[in-house]
Amino acid sequence: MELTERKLKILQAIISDFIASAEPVGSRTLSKKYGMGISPATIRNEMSDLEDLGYLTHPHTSAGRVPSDRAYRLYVDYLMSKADLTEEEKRTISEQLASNITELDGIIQRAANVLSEITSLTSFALTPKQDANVLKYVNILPADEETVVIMIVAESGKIKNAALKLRVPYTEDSLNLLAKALTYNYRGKTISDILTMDIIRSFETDIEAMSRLAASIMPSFMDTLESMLDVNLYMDGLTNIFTIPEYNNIDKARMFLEMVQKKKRLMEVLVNRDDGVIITIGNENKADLMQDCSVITATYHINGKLVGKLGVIGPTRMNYDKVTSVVEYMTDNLNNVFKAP
Amino acid sequence: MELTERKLKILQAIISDFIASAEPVGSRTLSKKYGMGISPATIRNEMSDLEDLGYLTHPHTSAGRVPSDRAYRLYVDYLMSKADLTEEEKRTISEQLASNITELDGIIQRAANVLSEITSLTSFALTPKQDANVLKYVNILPADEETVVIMIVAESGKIKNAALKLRVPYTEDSLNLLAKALTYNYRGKTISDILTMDIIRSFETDIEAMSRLAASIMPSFMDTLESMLDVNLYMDGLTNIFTIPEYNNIDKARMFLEMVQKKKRLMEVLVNRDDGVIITIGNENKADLMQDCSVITATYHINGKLVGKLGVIGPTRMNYDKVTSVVEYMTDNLNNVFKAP
DNA sequence: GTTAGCACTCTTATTTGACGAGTGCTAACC
DNA sequence: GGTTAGCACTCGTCAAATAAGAGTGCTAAC
Repeated sequence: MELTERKLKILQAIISDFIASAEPVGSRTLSKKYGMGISPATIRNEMSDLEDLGYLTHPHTSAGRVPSDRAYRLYVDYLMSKADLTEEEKRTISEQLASNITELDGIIQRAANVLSEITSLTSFALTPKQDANVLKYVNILPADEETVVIMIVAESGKIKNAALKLRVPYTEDSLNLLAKALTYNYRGKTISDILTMDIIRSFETDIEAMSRLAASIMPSFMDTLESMLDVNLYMDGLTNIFTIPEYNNIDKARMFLEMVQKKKRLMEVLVNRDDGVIITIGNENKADLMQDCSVITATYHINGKLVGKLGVIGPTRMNYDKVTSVVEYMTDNLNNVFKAP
Repeated sequence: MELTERKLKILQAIISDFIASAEPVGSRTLSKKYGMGISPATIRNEMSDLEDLGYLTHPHTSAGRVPSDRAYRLYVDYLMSKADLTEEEKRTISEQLASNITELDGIIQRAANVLSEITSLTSFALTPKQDANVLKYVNILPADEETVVIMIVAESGKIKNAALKLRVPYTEDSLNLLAKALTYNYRGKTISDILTMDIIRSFETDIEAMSRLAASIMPSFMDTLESMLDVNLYMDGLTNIFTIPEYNNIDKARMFLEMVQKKKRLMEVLVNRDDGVIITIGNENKADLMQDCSVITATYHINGKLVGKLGVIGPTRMNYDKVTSVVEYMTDNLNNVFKAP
């Protein structure tokens, strides 16, 4: 059986209607609403064919038809047209993302916020993976008699520090020396690379006199270094799922919320998605709990390099065209905000 | 009418039973379950009295009785006995709070996590208010040709830094001088105090030669200083609300979740509570949305000074004795973890 | 003061029937 | 051969009716 022009037209009408109404759509409504000069009976025959082809399903015998995941896939690949954002939406996005550029995390968090507001879905935004981040220099400063502060600066401008109580005696000079040595040794290397080196050992041999001081500082140094790689996940619009008919029973809502609260698990899923605008629909999602959801993600870049992600998660019945446009528009904006001068 | 011994006993039984079952309790169950050598009819009379006194209410004529907010108040003030924690609970708490002491926020976050696990309620934990925090020293370091890093260290050990792009030329010496001057001027003053001073002006006059450099650095310095006062609110166990019968309809659950998602508002409420273990029940809460909830908070101390809070929020029908014990035990533990050596 | 008995109230669960939406099939139509 | 009208049938939903159960409040007796 073939997917004729008319079948496609009917399928598109069903998908549009279902996305808007969340109700199974019947042959009569279809014929009336989308006056396509064709009787309900004919439409029924076509719908029956579409069901055989796997594009439609049937909640029960006497209900209208509902698009399958496969239908949504066809829709986003071929049928869907790009939705334009309203001027107001564009303005909101630019305004929220513009402001002081100093605080990366703040902007990403706001991005998640705006995204959930505009789409009425649950949104998320990941701060960039910093794998390629290169160490610039290390400072070690005395804070008080027994506390020192380790400060690591990366080429990207990212700065992390940690306070550390020392049990070994030290002088300001020795700290300085150690910091200089660390900087000399690791400047220009990526942080991931440094983490894989056997750093403590190499230090014990290199600077014999200070090995005890180094030994007590290195673990904390490594921790701090590692934390520079951390990716943060911001979410917003969690309670938006209550406005979605699919989730208006308590168990489903609960399942959804419990799923998105498992941030670690979610982060894994998101980090491993390809770059660019990616749409996964229902059973295309590998995670069990996401089989009823669709996820749309897009990537943004910082100085054309470090890559972060943002997107939404919602029911398979979502406004793919609108949401895709919004997500794209937002990443474009972020790319501009973070563009190297 | 007086609150006789017997009335109290009945009231206590009703409260205990209702806390455990969430069902209105009737005279017959009461007489059978809590064999108090007294017939249901007598109990009915007493219950009627208790209702007149405002301790019980009636969902409808032919339902059992339900404790009022007033009854809970009486219960927590006079009737309740302390519940002991199981050994396992104690162990879990110590383990979770012990580990490396370096990261304050991490410990507080874990505290919220453990608290929600043990109580099966929604928990929160506030990092300490840092009002009394005293500035220790300021460092200003060059990061690259046009970027400097401002680093502020407080007596408490808290460290904050900010990167700043400078448009004014500078040397390492001038930065050092400025940092020293700032340290000299403000060391020993509380951060809140410094924030209220007219700091830029005073600098322009004091160190004439560096006024332009100072002028471009001060705003960022102030911002960073201000961010040191920020209190963080961590929450956990949000989805626990779904296990509570009172919230098993979608609208109530939604209202609750929307309330606790308004972090700013919630933070205000929590910050303004008195120190020590505080229990507010139902209508004792000022916030509209909390009229159906009870909130239990306790304060913990760092080095016997800075004060943070943790606690739970749940239905008025909660296990006051158990939750109070847990909250107390946890703050005791935190106090120890953070005790000055 | 305490208790048994009983009528009454109210909620909840279950049943029933009516209704509407929608399908699938058949036969007629163009 | 594709299209359409007609009709029987299915299924879910809603509302009303019914029954059962829990619990109270009152009265009168102990």
